[in-house]
Amino acid sequence: MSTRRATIADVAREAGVAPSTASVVYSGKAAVADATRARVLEAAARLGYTGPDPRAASLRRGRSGIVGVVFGEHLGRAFLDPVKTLMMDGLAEAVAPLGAGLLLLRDEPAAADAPTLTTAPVDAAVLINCSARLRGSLAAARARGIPLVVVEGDAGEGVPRIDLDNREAQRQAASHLRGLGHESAVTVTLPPHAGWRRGWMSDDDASAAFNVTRDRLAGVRDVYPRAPAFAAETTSIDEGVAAGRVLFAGPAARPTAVIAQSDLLAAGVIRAAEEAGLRVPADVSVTGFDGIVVDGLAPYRLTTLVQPAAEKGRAAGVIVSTMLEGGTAAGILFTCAFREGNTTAVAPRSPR
Amino acid sequence: MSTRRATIADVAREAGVAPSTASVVYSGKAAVADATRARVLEAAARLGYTGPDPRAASLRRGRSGIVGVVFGEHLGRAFLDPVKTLMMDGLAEAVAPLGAGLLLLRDEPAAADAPTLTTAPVDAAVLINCSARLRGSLAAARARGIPLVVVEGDAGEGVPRIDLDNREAQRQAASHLRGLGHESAVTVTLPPHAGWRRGWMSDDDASAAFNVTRDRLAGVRDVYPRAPAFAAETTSIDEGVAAGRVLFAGPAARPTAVIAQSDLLAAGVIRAAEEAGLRVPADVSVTGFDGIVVDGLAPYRLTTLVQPAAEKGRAAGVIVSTMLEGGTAAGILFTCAFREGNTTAVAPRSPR
DNA sequence: TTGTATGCGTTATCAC
DNA sequence: GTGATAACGCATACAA
Repeated sequence: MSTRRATIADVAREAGVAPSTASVVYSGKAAVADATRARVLEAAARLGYTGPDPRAASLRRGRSGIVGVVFGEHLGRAFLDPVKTLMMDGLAEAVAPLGAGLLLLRDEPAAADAPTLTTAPVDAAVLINCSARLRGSLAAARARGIPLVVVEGDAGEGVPRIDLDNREAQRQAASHLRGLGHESAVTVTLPPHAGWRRGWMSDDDASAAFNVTRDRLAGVRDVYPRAPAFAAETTSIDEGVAAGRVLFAGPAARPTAVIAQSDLLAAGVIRAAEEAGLRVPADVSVTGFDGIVVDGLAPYRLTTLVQPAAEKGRAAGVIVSTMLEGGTAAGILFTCAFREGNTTAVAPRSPR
Repeated sequence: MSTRRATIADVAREAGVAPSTASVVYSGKAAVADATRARVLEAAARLGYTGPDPRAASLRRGRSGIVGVVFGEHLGRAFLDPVKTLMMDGLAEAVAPLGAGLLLLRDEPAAADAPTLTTAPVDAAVLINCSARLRGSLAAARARGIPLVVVEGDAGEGVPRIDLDNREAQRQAASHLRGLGHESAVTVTLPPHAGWRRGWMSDDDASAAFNVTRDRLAGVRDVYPRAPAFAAETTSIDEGVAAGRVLFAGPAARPTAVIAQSDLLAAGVIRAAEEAGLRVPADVSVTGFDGIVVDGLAPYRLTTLVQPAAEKGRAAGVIVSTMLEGGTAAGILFTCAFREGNTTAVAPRSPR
């Protein structure tokens, strides 16, 4: 082994061709005679050259082939949410033809020297659920001309958004319950803001909440203006159980209808209801949100709003691709589909 | 806006300092007079310069600050497994001080031009559950001097491995059951290989299996040499339910002890048992593997083997860090801890 | 503490 | 089809 790693220039010299020719052998950007190609490849093998250095290539090309994904929460937590996972799937798929991989970034770097939107070699970035915290690096990224897309959040003017008709969709679920004769309902929501501790939400909390939480709550209140809102700490079955236990604690005021802001929460509420000796949907109706497959919930099929999670990711990928090619792209508003399952039914005759 | 983005050279000129000085202002690698710093920063602001270009910096430094994570399976699926999620957590934490982000890579590029170990600007890579498929790019990565670590898999000589004492650990669970008087047991395993369809495993399947599947099965058979093995398609509660339904189908030969290779599968088996009218642990004992919190399984606490999932990720991160600093690192063998819950009990008197 | 001079390894451009 | 050349934008060794 030589003292220094072989470069494409070494290979070209060894093969007796110009560097540009050797480069083309690897990039395929132009036609090369078979004999020439063979000579180059042989020389490379002799020198132990394994292809162009991605770092140098990306400097020269002005592209790294990397799309940053910025999460507004702990990575481990984000991946526990099937909706996010599905989105990542769609996103990965959409940016693949672009030759891009996904770089995981947080909006609040743990370590001082952790990579950020501005220090990582990303061609574009997708912001998920991100908070106001990163407005600074956002501005820098935009000044630098890095295409940005935000999924369910607000990154300010000029950043395309992928959104959901949360309010309207949630209103459908509420209307469905109303149509079944439920005169009141309780809603179990996603956290209103970072660091929230499980509990009942005040009106102040409600107005300051994350977009998603706030909009879905508004949808409920369009139908049930006085619906109490219990906010969970995160989206999980266990959180749903915890919330459900509170709702079903006093036999006095047990709700007959519970509107959960996620399928996981709904699944937990159902379990808590069973625990309290209530039958679903005979005694209490429960709706979810997301339309994911809840592992282990069978034989229940949730009445829920099916959101196009993978589509959202795919759309984000398509938008950054378009922008990278110099096009401009508007945001997209996705629509949820109401799906009736077997967790909602006509309200019991005598309100409990 | 000028026709061309400002570079650090432009900033230096505008500020009336040398490029190296401007560079130092951003890197902090040397002391700079406050007045000088201020001049540089002002000039930068005037020119709309937002900091060094990461691509150029990484070429010059020879480091990109990116660690590749290569999965042997569909990304969406990988993240559905809490163990993987925890590992990613630990890994992210361990590479953060290194100033590195995680780049998600697949071992079987979907698109022809999807990024790979060899085309992505990674400083190092962690391979998770990867298959033989990528031996080619592995060789290239090693030739190029990219530090590699493999978690629960085999990447050939010279690649440090993070492993688990799967066989010994699983043997403990089996011994525990044997000690409780269970004379036979059935095991529900992880898939023996990619693309496996749910079903009973033959001895041929068993020997050709993934390391993890094979070793845990061996642990069971150390205690119950004739234990039948039913292999799931993936690790999830629903798969566990499906497997459990098969096990508990014929009232004739119902097992009194089921050894599942993951907590999720165990949770499903328990649910299937309840469905079949069996009580856990009175009628049937069930053990899991992983020691994760199974969302929604309460009030059961699984008897299981607790594996240090986050530790494994952290160790992988530490090893690549060490190797990046020129050190050499050996692999690590982690140990699982047996934890008794309330899903195992003395075998019922009359075998069913 | 600041400045000077190089080169990191490629690839785009254009002429041949 | 192939070759010569010039950037890409920066960080570092070393001198001042």
